[in-house]
Parts: sequence; structure tokens; C-alpha cells
Amino acid sequence: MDRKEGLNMEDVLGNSSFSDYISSSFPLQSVFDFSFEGEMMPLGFMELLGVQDSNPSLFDMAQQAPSVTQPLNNPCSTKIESPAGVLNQPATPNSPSISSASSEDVDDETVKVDDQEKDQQKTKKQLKPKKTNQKRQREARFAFMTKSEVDHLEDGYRWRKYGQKAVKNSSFPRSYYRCTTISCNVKKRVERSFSDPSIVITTYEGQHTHPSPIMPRSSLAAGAQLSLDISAAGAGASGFGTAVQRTPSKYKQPPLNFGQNGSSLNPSFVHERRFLQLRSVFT
DNA sequence: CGCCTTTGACCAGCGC
DNA sequence: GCGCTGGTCAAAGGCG
Repeated sequence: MDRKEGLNMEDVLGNSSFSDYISSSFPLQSVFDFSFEGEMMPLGFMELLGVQDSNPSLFDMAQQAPSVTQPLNNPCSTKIESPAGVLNQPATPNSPSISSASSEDVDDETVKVDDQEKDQQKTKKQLKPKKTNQKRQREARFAFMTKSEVDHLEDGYRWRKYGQKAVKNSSFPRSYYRCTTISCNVKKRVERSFSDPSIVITTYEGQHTHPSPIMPRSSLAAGAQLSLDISAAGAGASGFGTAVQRTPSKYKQPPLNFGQNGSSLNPSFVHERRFLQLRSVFT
């Protein structure tokens, strides 16, 4: 896979040196906020997901939470990362510069020029003329960690699972999801931290080209509740995502004491909030 | 019947 | 070149 990524989560989390890794690999603030090269990103997490305009903008709410930009000492349990430098230029649905943001090879170079990226993309296409014109073309990625007992965090979009793989150095499989909306090729990977099974690592790839399909309904309420959580907890990112266990009978997950609701967002979310511990996973 | 998950197979990239 | 690993495909089956 993209080994040049060099940021394998198992490697990061599996050796209890995540803090070392973070401190040595990233500016600490990049773990939590969307700052980029010393500037605050104009886009937030929800916008990265394509949640924008018409939506109640959890991101806006999050932005209002003063601690959103708080770095490491923020005791929230959800960490937002930019493991592959994907925050360099998160593609937005309205942005024409998606292609220039698709590179994730930060191990090769921290800063890339557009020309270089274009050349790289050309090279990739040339190297793989077979069957994979779309394949292996990575969108901007970003990952975040959520302390949750359920793997799938409801984010207002509908996802279809298209694969699951056992991950090296981890006893937990990694699940691959794709946005079910036509023409939206956003993907996400969900895996559980090997070192701390209570932590779910979700990696998003790409950008939604549509508003959240379920936002008008339950997610709206969930979003409102999220905002409450965000401001109440004073942890901007901690409220993101609603832990929801869909179709529990089909998921091979251990029995849980919470989050059993298969359709409603809020109950499990409330439960998740309670399980959010005010401690850092870096410790 | 439609949507979804499951799961084995296949493909591509990388290190040795 | 080979093996390992991650990522994707697609058929099969389940569920509402």
C-alpha cells in the first residue's frame, strides 16, 4: 500500500510512543486543529467532509468553541490528525484545485509544488495504465481518533462497506467504506487502535460533493447536540462523530453496553459522550 | 426487491 | 524477481 506514507497507524499507536511520534513528526498543534503552516485553515473538519452551506455546520459550531484550536493540552478524546499532510490543501466541493491536493507523499517532501504533483500524478497514470485509471489516485486524507466503543462513527453521510482487511501488527481489522452517494467518491477507513482498543481511528479520503443526505432528519438534531457537546465540553473535536452501531446483529463486534441503537443517532451519541474520557491518548 | 455486509480473490506498490 | 501488505473488486448472501 502506500508505504511511503510512513504513517501507519499501527506503527504509530502500537508501540505506545504515539506522543513521541507526534511530537517528532508533527507540530503539536496540527494534531488537533486545522492549522496549516502557521495559519488557521479556512476549512474545518466538517467542511473537509463536504458539510457546508446549507448544513448547520458542525464546523461552524466547532469553530465557535474556543478550544477547537487548543493543541495537546486539550483533554478531548478525539484527535484530528493530518498524517499525510493532507491538510495542505483540502479539496472542497467548490474548489477547482482538488487535483493539486491529492498528494499525500509528505515523506518525500513536506512541501510540493503543483507542477511536481501533476508530474507525479502523470507518472502514476503512466505506471498503471491497466484497469486503474481511477485507482490509486488518492484524494486528500485526514484521520482522527475517537474514543468510542463502536467502530462506525455516524457523520451524517451514508457509507457502504466495500472491504475489510486484517492489518499487520493489529488484531483488529480495518474496514473500508465508500460514500453511497453517486458521483461522490469519498472513502473512509475505520480501524481500531491496536494499543488502545477503545480508540477508533477513522481516515477520510476525498471530499463530499453533496450535502449530508441524512442531515435534515436525525443528524440535524445530532448536530445540534454535537454543538452542545462541543461547547459544553470545551473540546472542539471531541464531539465530532456519533458513535452508532448499525445493524448490530450483522457486525462482528463484541457486545456493548451502549450504542446499541441501530438507527437513531442520539442515544449512542449520548453514551459516547459519557465514555469520552478526559484524558489524552498521548499519555 | 433494494441495499447492505461479508469475504475471498485479485491487483499494485514497496522492500529485500 | 519475489514476497508481503494494503486497497479494491465482485459475487454471494442476509435483512428489512
